[in-house]
Amino acid sequence: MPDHTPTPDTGGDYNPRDYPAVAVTVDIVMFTIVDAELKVLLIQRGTPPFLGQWALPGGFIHPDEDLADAARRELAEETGIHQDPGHLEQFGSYGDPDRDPRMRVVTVGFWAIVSDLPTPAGGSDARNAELVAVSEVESGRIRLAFDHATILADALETARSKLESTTLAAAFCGPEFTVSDLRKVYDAVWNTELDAGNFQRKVTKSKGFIEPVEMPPARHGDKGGRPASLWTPGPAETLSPPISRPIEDQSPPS
Amino acid sequence: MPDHTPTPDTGGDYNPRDYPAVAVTVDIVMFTIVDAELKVLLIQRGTPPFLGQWALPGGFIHPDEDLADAARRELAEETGIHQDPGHLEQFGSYGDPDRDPRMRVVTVGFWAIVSDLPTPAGGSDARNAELVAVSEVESGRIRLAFDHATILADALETARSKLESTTLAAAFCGPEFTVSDLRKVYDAVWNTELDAGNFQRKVTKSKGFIEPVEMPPARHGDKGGRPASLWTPGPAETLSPPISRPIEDQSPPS
DNA sequence: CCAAAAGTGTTTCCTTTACACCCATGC
DNA sequence: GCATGGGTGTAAAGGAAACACTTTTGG
Repeated sequence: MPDHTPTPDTGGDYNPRDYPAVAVTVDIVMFTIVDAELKVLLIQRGTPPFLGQWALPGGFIHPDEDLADAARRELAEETGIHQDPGHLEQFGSYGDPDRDPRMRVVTVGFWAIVSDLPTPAGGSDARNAELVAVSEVESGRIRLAFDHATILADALETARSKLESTTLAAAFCGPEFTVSDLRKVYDAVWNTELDAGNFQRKVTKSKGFIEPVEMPPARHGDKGGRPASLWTPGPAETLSPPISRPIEDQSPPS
Repeated sequence: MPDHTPTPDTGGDYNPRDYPAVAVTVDIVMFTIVDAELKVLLIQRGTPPFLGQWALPGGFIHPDEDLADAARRELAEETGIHQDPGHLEQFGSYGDPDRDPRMRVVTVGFWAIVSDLPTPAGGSDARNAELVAVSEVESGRIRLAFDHATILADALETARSKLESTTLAAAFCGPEFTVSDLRKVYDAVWNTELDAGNFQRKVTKSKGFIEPVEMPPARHGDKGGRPASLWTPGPAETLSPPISRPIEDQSPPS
């Protein structure tokens, strides 16, 4: 593409001075669910600017790696999570000239889903990586560095929307889960309380979403109740018909 | 973000050698509709590699402009279209290390909608910019340079999906249009033949999508028929409920 | 026994779909 | 008149929402 610009063409060879100095980074918005609450992985900055403030994990792309590979690598390097995410996908790029006060940085935002965080990532060698409730950021109680609040908001909307039309909700669960577990994923991401009965039908009738596990219905709840049967993710990636989130209550409180 | 990497922190100052040499470009997928057919604006390359082949318009971002500004500028510079697009939005970034044989280029893909192309962009000072039927590219009859076929395919899927849930279809029409015009937009983008009656109701009952023009119902068709009333785009940006595209016929021909 | 969670049935309502039908124009 | 496209009516089918009800466990 360089020769799309009005600058004279050099015939295939390019001098670095022909194009402006830009750095490209990836930033990762990694979601997981703990205790039926949606969490995002943040790190605490150890250097200025925004020293001490929360930020998304991320970093430079390397010369020979694709964007998604860079995201996977940075996620592992910065948070000590070496488990492969159940899902990793880009959702947008951010290139405001002033978004980083030090230099021109264009960043590509990725969002990821991880289930069953092995080490709860509370510190240890994971340098200050922590799972923070998304509500803490959405409510403004936690401020993020750079334009990371915008990036997180976009990732959230992407994730909420994707749960409607794809089977990605299952990526929040382990390899085996109950329909209740899956419903709690939707409730956590959407801030809803879906009807248990209707959800059961929708999800079990949707072909390829989840498949039954042939097993004695083991899992018991905490406080009694009929034991639920177990399911695993099915082969489908998209949901038709979709599971649509309830329209948000947009009437002002009386 | 630079100090997210394991490299030692330099305290706020950055040497260009600290990060790999990358160029950032934007590529634009500009859609319009001519004679009820979906077209995309392509340029013919005048330099190697891919000399003479079709490609998407695009180019380097400038030091002080946002990504969307760069897309607008490149669209104007490369195609002579100085009209503001009715819509311009990014849909993905592409950073495969080998996507440009000359150097590392990360490109941000934008898609745009333009209505009523003033000069049909057939040549003149617009250097070899042409409107090409999307079907020519989808069918493989036209090959695109670099990974532009992938980029175009992603833009197409984005556009097709956005027509379901947003009011963007109106951006393909002029300031005044008939319901039929709007339906032909959907038919062109989706390769469908929507039921005229049902479409009429859906679209006129959807609040904020289109609004009636108080005017003598002027527009006549070519071959007679009751004259249609005119409408303008309404204030809404999203459609609820959405206009869902029919499920694609996925049965093999007998 | 009761509480609690899993799962099914049922009723009501609304949307979608197909298609018949009328309306208003050019020829 | 006839053809053509604009717009409305209508009936059948399907899905969603609310909620009663049964099942199976823990205590």
